[in-house]
Amino acid sequence: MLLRQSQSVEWRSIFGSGNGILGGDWILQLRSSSRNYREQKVVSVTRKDQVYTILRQAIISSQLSPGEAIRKELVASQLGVSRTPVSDAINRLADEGLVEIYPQTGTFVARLWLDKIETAQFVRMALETAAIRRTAERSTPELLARLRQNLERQRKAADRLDFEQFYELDEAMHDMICDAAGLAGLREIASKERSQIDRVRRLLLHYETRMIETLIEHEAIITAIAEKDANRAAKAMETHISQMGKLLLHLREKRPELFGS
Amino acid sequence: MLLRQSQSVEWRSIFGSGNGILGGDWILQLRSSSRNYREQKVVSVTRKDQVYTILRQAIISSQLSPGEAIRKELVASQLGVSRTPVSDAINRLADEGLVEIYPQTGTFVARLWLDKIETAQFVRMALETAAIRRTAERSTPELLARLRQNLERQRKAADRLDFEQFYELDEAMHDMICDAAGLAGLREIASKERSQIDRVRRLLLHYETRMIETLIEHEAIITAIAEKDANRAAKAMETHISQMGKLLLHLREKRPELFGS
DNA sequence: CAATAACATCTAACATGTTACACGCTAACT
DNA sequence: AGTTAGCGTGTAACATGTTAGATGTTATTG
Repeated sequence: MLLRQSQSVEWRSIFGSGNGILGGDWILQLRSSSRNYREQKVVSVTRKDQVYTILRQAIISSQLSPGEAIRKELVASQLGVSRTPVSDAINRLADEGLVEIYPQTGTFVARLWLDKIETAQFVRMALETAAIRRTAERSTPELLARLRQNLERQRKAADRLDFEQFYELDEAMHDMICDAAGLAGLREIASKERSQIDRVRRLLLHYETRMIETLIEHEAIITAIAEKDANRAAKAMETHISQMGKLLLHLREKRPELFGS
Repeated sequence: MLLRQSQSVEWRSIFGSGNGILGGDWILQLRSSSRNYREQKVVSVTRKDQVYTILRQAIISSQLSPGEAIRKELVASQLGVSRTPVSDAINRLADEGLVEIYPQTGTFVARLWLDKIETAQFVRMALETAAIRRTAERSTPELLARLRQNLERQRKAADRLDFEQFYELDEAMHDMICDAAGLAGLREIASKERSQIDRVRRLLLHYETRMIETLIEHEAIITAIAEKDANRAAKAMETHISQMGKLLLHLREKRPELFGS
């Protein structure tokens, strides 16, 4: 791969190093044929959707680091598709705030901007506390059973210090609560607005030492839902979410290079 | 323009009738050159951005009706651009829920779905009540002056039954309150999540007979902000936003064809 | 005559070619 | 030495060609 001599390290893409972070022989599958598309609400999985999913995952999981260049052409060839679906996917990621596109210049994994994270945190707080109120009011035994099962698995994951697993269960729990509010598409909106936060949380995983505290907070949330106490549930959620802020400053000290100006 | 005999009226695009709703001689301007793009946070205005703005405006203002087909190629030729920026703009609108894309079939202005509107209403409520709490706490004389000036203009618009102007001032007021919360990018998020609601409100404009009531509600909101009373401000905003729900059912009776299944 | 298979047609999805322009570099000029 | 103008390069933006598939229609078959 040719690099201009003048390019700073920031410009170099790891897509160029070796066989690439996205792995080897990707052959993206197109959806199989089916009639009556418009009537059934089939979720069409096009190539751009698949590219989007792959890149989003790579960014949130920090396989691609903030500030790193994304070379569309390389991504395209690595995934075995043309530039078009890659561009489409990247446009969507730009809307979501996960990449920064500089016209005629380049595309970069978005750096972390404190002000944007603050906004995302605010939005998350507003949405999830509002959602849990509804959920608490309409909670069912089935929901509680699933929440408690999830909590139990969290406990086990915490016992064996399995950060990744714990993180996934945590996410799943928040999704459950969101879904249980009974509002179509709310989870998708919440999850989209949460992507900035998720990225930070992933980076924090290995500094994370408060799984026990988190477990207790989760327990309080579930108890409040069980008692159908909307106010207490909202309060518990608020307490839980606000913990993030403190950890964030910690990350900024440890890894300043991930942050924007 | 050639139409297949079998095409139902739903499929016919008004882009095909006469010189088109988007008007005559559009020549989309590209941004002029400027150095240091990445440092300054200049908002780049590309063609796809312009197409996006034009189409979004057309949809929200109901120049394009729900369910109507959007013919990319016609839009492209009417705007004097190629299909690419049009596709990009439409993808973005699809993310926003303003158009429905059926793969290999067609693109349509999104119909109104009660469940989606309900979700949008919920999100709007959550975000704007949370935002106004912050705004109330940090309100300044300058903000209050601008809000009161806006309110005064609302009063005048109401006097001369200028619905459009009233609507615009209303929107501007909500934007101001959102901005005053002091969170980067919050207005953009709120405005995006509000687009479904805005569309409904536009359609309701001509059935709207509650400008006086709206004015009173706005007054209550501003008063609460002036007193820096976060709880009362949030309550006033909640009351204000919840009025929408009732009007919505009214619209569904009057114009059922705009709604999805 | 109903069910179904083959076909025609139209459009989004995808591929690829081309252009404009942002940025780094360098050289000229003050 | 600091500033600016011009050039080279690489990328996103844009244009356009091609393909696949969803749907309506028609033909075919029982």
